[in-house]
Amino acid sequence: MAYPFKEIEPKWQAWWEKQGTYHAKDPSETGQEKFYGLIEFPYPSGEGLHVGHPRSYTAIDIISRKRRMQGKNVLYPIGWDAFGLPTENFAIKTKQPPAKVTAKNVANFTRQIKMLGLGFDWSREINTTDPEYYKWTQWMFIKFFDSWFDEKMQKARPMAELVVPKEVEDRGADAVREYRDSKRMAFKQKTVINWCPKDKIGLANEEAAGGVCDRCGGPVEKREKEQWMLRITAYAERLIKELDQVDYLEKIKTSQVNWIGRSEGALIDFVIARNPMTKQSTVDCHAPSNSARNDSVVKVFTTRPDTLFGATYMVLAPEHPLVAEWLESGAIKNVKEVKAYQTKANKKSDLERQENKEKTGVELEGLKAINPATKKEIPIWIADYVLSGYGTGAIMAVPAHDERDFEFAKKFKLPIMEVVKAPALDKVFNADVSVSEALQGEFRVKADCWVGEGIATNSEFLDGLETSKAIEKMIVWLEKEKIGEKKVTYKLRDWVFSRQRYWGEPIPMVHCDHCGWVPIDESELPLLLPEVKAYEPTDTGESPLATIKDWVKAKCPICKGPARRETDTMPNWAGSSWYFLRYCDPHNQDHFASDFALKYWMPVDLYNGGMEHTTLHLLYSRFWYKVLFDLGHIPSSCGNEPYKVRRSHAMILGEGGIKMSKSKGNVVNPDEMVEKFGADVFRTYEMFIGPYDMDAPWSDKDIQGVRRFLDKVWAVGQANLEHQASKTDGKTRTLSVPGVDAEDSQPYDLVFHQTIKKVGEDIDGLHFNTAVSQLMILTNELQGKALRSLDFRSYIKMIAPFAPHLAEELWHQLGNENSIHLEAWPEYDETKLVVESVTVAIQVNGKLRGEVKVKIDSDQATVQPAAEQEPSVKKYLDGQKVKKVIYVKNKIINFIV
RNA sequence: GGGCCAGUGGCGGAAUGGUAUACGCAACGGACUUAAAAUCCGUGGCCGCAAGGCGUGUGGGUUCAACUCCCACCUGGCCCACCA
Repeated sequence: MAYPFKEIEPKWQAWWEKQGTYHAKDPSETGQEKFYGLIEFPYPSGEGLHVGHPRSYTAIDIISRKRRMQGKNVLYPIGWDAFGLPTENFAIKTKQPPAKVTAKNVANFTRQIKMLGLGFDWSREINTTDPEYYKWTQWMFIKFFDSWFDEKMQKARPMAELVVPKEVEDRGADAVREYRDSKRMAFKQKTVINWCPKDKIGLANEEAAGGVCDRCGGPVEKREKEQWMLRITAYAERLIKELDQVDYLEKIKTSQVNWIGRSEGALIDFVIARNPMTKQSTVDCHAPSNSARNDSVVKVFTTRPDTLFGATYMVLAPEHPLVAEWLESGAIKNVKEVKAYQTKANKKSDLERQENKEKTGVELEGLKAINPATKKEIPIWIADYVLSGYGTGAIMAVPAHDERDFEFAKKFKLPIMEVVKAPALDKVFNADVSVSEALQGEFRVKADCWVGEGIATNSEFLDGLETSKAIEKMIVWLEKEKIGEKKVTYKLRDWVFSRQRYWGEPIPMVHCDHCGWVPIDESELPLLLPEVKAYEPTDTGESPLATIKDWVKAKCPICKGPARRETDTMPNWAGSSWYFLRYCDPHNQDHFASDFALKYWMPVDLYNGGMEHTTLHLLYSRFWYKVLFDLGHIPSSCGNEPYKVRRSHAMILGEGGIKMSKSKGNVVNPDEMVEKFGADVFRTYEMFIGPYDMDAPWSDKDIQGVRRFLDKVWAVGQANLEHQASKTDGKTRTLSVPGVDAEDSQPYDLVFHQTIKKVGEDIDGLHFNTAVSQLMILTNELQGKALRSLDFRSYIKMIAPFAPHLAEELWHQLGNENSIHLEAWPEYDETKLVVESVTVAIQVNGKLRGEVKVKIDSDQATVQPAAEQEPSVKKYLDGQKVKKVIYVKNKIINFIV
């Protein structure tokens, strides 16, 4: 009997909407506990819904439905992350306003999501491009601008609480402003940015990973630009440490930690000598420290300060500010060569750097650095294998102990000194002998000699624990001598927050010649995104907003003098960094959400999203939340992490296991699937397709199996409805099964209660595929059987989260008027799970030889004789001496002969 | 180069250290039908007539017992990548 989804599904979708079945209850009107389930709100692209979207939406829908049936007040909201490039690019191409494109896409997505019967609370729908929404994004930006990071307290605090040091104050108003600006959580900085020449847009490091534009896939260049930045690096430590408080998949935590990239080491000062005494860095252990010649210091970061003795040269990133300084002061002799190299390195995209890892570099002639441990003069080079953005942008090169340095040294014939014999280092420090003494004594340093390839990584010194001990001692020594200090660095960089594009939130700042950057008055929010004639980005690197003269012209909120609006917009990540807060109280006019609502709903109980967002969105939104939390905009009872649990879904691949793509022509359209099979089959199939956290290929054949399954459920439902009716009207129906007495135990009882147990546990554990298979097993068992009326109700309830329309229909046919989705989730009866007998497997020497049916919980004394008598076993035991018998109750008995 | 994950029938996939292959797909045999589709019943790891043997990527190890735990490796996928 086929399940008539075409009539049934639209009917109930309309009814749920009218009834508000899935609306979260106002916390002031209920004493219920809350459950906040969240999926990453979609970007409404022109492509429409991908079959991958419903996989996670349905999964969290199922959990939300179960929680609701378990008595929770459920918040399962939906909205649109609608600012951003694809829409803007499409708008440019088709010459339409992006807002219009967005509205169209949202309408299409809404239609598609609604046809799937997902239990979203549409009364809380939000849209990041809605001024009522981005008003608060802008408001939050102002809060970022108006706060600073207190290192001691490890938290953001309002600007008003920043104490300006006396000596700064003495230097006047400009100095104070500069000081304050240097501390802000949102600040403007000239940075080398990743520039995509095709999209004409600055990209965050995260969006330019691999030297390739995240948007268009083209190569990325470097450009210098003043950009708004958010000081996420200040939170690096907390973003790692506070992961302790949350339940994320371990791999998610790992990738966050790796992305932040914490490393411990030391900052070491290298004094720079001009007019060096020696051309060659030959051994000169007692080079006089003539401070008159030493006019600057280069700080390097290293994780291996213990190898300092082996530092035979130094390398700066080509962009290192000191290089420019030295060029200007004439300290560098080979100016032409150095400048040429700088230009070349600057033009090179990250992609080219990656493809060609051949080391290049130029020595800075006329300068030497002094190795603070050996006191020897060492050459200074610039090379693009040193990155300006990490550490100090300068390294001490230890070719004997670092592969990259080794390669470089080999190529440019630089000295390689191996630091050997860790025990000697112990002696040096314990005996308190001077370093130069150590050099001549046990501490052997091979100077100016070539060592064979491979030795760099095979040194005894690198083995075992000695390294970490040596590092510790070295740092103690550096700090004592005041030439270095312990230092922690991170790969994480500050968040580039400006985009030179149209379709984003305007940054609510104006620039005044007198007062500098000033936020607009909060009463002027939202600062509306004005309409422009052309959305194309300009070649000058300015946003199209810059072309609207009237809009750019503004008044300084402080001095009322003429000012100029910021014309850059915010990145796509802005709106998605806090949307889960707005869901708590989406219609609030006075605040982004009331404390009352936040206290009730936050934190999110279950957040699901793709692995592709674990390093960007997840990190950004945790950071954003922490800043708001620190500033007191989120009640402290919510805790300082926004998401209690984070899980990830995997992809649905095309048939054959390759990624779906238009070019491959293997894209499955949800519209067609729902048209053909209905929403319930589609949902249930996506849950059955495989383990939730693993990629799984779509199969047009397999979905048929799920259709058959729901047809069977429908048939069981219809048969039992007739049976229930016959009890009332006394007519004989198609069922040949006798009436069911509520007191009698039924042949289906065991499987039935096993199913209640397993389905419940599997939903909670996100094992949807095995939950569906268990429902299949039960449904097969129930073929042609009449159920107790209570069991029939429980059966429909178990189906309800997976196939909500079908279940609702059966429920109403049964004479109920309320929604099944508001009914209580069934509970299993422990006593019904007890079986009387079990089959015990019999092994001889670990090989399966037979089985025997025995009463449950039989002891060895009962089972062993029975097992020995089994004919299939007996022949293996006859004439053998049984050495040992292992018996595992209700499972197995193993004879060792 | 680094990190993470996976490898089980023809296919998607099940298995708290205890009878490997549940559930589904495809296949095959049968029923129903004028016929097909749909539906229903049945069969099924591999070799072998059988007894039996062999089987969860490969090789070791721990154990009475390993898909499961440990070590080494192979293959595939994803992410990151000159991060000092």
